[in-house]
Amino acid sequence: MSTRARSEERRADIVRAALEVIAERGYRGASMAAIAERVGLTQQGLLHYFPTKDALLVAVLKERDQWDAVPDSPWRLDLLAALVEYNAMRPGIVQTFSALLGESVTEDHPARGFFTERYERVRASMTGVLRDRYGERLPGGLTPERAAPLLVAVMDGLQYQWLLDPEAVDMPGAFSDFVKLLGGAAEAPCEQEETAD
Amino acid sequence: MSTRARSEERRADIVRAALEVIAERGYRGASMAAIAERVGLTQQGLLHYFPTKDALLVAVLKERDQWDAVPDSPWRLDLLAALVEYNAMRPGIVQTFSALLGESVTEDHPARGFFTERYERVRASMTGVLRDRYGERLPGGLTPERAAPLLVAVMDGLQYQWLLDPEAVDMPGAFSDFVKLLGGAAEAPCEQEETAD
DNA sequence: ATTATCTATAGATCTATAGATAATGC
DNA sequence: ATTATCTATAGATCTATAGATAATGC
Repeated sequence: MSTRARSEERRADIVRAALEVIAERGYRGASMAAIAERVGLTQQGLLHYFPTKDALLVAVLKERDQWDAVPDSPWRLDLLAALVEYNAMRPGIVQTFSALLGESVTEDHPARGFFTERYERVRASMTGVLRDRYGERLPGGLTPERAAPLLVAVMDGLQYQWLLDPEAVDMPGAFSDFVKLLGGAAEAPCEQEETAD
Repeated sequence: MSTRARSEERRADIVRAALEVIAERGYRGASMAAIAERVGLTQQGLLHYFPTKDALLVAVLKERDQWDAVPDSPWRLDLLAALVEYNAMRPGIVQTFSALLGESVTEDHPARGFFTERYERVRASMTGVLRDRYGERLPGGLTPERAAPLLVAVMDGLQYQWLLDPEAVDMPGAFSDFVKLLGGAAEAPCEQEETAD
């Protein structure tokens, strides 16, 4: 194998290790030494591949296919639900994402710009998904533009509840409840459904 | 003024300063020295009031009225919406909360237990609010138990989007959209609302 | 006496630089 | 030559302890 290829592999290993350590300790709490140790290097050996900690974070964030798992162009609502189910099987990556998102709202955090832009992009993408499916007005009455931030908020918010207590929260089930809600009432939509109040 | 009262005041000042610094840097990134400086003490002076960093975090978390702003027993849905509006006026406290929540999902984080318990409590509380309002079945078709985690997820998720880009996200508006969604479709619920697809 | 603070400092980390040494690939 | 690593180490921090000093309150 060429040195080039070997080097690329090493870098990929390091990024993987960084994802793990960030999941465990957050970015600020993740030391270069801990990441290095996980790939069997000294801290200085790691710096050969990523000359600063921020450079490593940039590489981690660029693996953003990780976050979204599927190319974000041709999404449909049912594929979104499938993504949430998939995420429920990989708590590690969800934890890395959630820890970074949480830190990113603090001042001068190196991932802040990344997340700000990502959310703008994701909201636009979700708006498109909803418009493709429902046109200019969802059955529940919202426009795609107004529903999109809610869709994103539900995904993120459920992740925190689920990470803190996986037994207590059925993340995919709850997400699918929400999608049904957007698509008009669940079972008995417009029958007389009187509830004692 | 008694020494006792003066001391209590000092402690309150320190907790306030800690809230600020945590908002700026997260808990792991918040140094005792930075918090001390903000109240005009040396780091060692601060340790006189809170002998360890964790002891200070405990005091911060105990100010939980801060997080919820209103006693959580007799909430109604419209008061929840008011709380979200109120939060939109105090980004600092929202940022402290969101930063701590994000960190708390990492391993061995000292706030993890606090948040796990808090969410259990808040979901139960929201379930009660929804049941009081709608009985066993919401207009959208969900039971209170299934709607509660969604309600909480929307609040938290919107906070992250809003903190990252306040201009781009109308947090109270989006939350109220969601509440309307739960309470049955917005304007034209069951008319024939055909959309070109 | 107790409370509030400070200086001094130990002992861990942490990031990053400097420079040596060995192996790899033209 | 370039690439991959290592040892040594500088220079910042960080939490926490020890112990001095001044002020406060019985």
